[in-house]
Amino acid sequence: MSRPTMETVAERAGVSRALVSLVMNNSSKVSEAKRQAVLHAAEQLGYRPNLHARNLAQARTKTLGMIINDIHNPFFAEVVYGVEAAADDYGFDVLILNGGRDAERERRAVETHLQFQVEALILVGPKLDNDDIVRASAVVPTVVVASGRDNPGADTITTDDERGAALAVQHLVQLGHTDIVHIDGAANISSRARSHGYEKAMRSLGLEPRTLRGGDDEADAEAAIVDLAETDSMPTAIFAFNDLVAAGALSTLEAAGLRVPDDVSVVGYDNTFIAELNHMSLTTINQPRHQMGQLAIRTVLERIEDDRTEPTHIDLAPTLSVRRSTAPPRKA
Amino acid sequence: MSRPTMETVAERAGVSRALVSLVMNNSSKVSEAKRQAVLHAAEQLGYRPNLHARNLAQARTKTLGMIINDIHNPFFAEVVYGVEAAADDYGFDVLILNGGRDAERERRAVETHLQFQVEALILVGPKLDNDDIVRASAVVPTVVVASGRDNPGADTITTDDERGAALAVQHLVQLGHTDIVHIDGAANISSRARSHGYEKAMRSLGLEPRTLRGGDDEADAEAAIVDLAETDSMPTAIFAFNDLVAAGALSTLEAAGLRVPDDVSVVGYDNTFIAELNHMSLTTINQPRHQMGQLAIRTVLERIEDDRTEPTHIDLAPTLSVRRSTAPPRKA
DNA sequence: CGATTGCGTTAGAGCGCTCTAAATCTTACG
DNA sequence: CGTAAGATTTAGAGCGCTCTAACGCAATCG
Repeated sequence: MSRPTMETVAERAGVSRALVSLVMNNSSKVSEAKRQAVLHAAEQLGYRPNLHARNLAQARTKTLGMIINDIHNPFFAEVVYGVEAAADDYGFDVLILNGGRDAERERRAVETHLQFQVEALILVGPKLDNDDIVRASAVVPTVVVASGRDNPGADTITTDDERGAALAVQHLVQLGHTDIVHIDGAANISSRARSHGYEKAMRSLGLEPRTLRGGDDEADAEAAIVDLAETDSMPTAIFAFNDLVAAGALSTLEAAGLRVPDDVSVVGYDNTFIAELNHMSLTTINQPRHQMGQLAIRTVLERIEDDRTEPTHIDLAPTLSVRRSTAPPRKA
Repeated sequence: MSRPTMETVAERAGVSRALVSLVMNNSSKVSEAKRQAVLHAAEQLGYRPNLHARNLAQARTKTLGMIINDIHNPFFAEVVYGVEAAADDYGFDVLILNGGRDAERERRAVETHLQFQVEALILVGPKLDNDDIVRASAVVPTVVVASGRDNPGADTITTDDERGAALAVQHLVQLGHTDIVHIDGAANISSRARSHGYEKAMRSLGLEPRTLRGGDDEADAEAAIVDLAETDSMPTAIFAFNDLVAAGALSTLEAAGLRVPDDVSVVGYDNTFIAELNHMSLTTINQPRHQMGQLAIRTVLERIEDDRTEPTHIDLAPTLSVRRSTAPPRKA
């Protein structure tokens, strides 16, 4: 037997369908007696409003669509928590779709969300290219979190990667390091800004930058470290693209018989919980992920509710988290 | 201006609304000419079918609702990948809601999913109690992944935690250990089975079990280790409730001046990517997460499509992943 | 006491789509 | 050339809900 509808409830409570609708929406103009009757009937029948019907009947859905680059990556999870908390405050439901590190999948996810008539799109670290994002934001308000600061159509919430990299360099220099190598993020979207920040900071301090190719994973650090070891050009400090690359560096250094931080200091990026693990204890650059999620919601709601139209770009300040993977260089 | 509807497309293409519907559903009984005309009109207008309208008109939604305990936990992420891959094969959309480690939030998430008329519920490591789950499965087919093997109403996909614990013990004993301590998962849902498996395995090998209270987080291991150190009763091996607890144990042991695996061997559980990090290199028990996700979908589809009614319980075999945190005990 | 006000309630249209049944158009055949 | 069979196309009802406009009724007022 199929699920009860408003009609069923109305019949049982001896009122009209419209009245049931009013009760379900907590209308104030319903007599207490009828309200109780309806509530009781609904309870008995196990009635549950059909959101599709509601969304069809109403102009709006009060639903937001979020797509995250990769559920696997703990970095994004915290953004999600921020988004959910804020959305909850404003009474919006958030539907999550997993991008799975794949642009094509993300494209399909956007399509699915649009078909669900979401009122806005929140893209967390998207793999989509600018054109895709522009196209999406032409249909529905769109905010991009954690990448693509220069996107034309969409709002963006980012942190200043250049500044983050500079913080890492400054920290190391203050400890006394002068020979600092950067292992970059290869094709990764934030890689350019971080490398650039590193190089700029080094030069401004009169030091010579050295950037090696890395990636976004611990496996990607190995080649770079091995190369440094073999060419006998090991620096006293390494600034890695992110915490995973840093973790990879840690392992490979250890395998090469070098101790961290005694022989080499290592700095990561993202302040994921891996960096926090006591056993890793990685000095790293923190991004206020929770706050970024919240800002994403606020930004996008400004478009929905106050129909703002010019794009907003919020760029937050990263901070340094010092742990035990960095120390002054050993006296030569 | 509001979004184009089928009506709009029909007008533009000079056909009826019904014909547009047929084209959108790839019906074979549409002439090629009209199909092209419709497709072209849709393209031009940027038409996108309204899923709410479709779901309302059709009996079914082809949508599944998944609730994950905590997006933050990498263990669940892989289950999600399995679920998504399988759902995709069968043409189902999967909506993800985050439980956020909170039973109340999960309860609301179930409600949201039901209102969205999902055809089935996939609960990954739920915090809900049995009653909630029974209640949900009375409304819609429900499968529980990774916990609650004994749930009456729902289908379950689990791994044999008792056996997993036994694998850990056997591995350690084979290496020559006899003094093996277990740090448990406290109130955690799988804790009982793992502890029980540990104790049974120990006894069957003629060894005395020693279980200490742990938790589900790295912080929770500390007290136990400190206690062992202070009472001068440090074993030669430790079997932890999960990888995070094991990671905590690693740190605390190190802080106490003990080396792993030279002084103490450590075994974790779950084979999360933390265990894989070279720097951690944790021997651990693997659960086939991806497969569990796939089985969840298959199981639940049997109910939807072949309307099976008796509950299914699938219990998979865990396996041992040996890494560098275990070694023979130092000769006394 | 009839008219006015306002609260609580309801009828009925409409949201965008699918689906059944019926209409229309082709094509083929006697 | 008429017609049956088959291939396409369409009208129209209905999915469960919201929303506007109108209705009934009791309280209020001159």
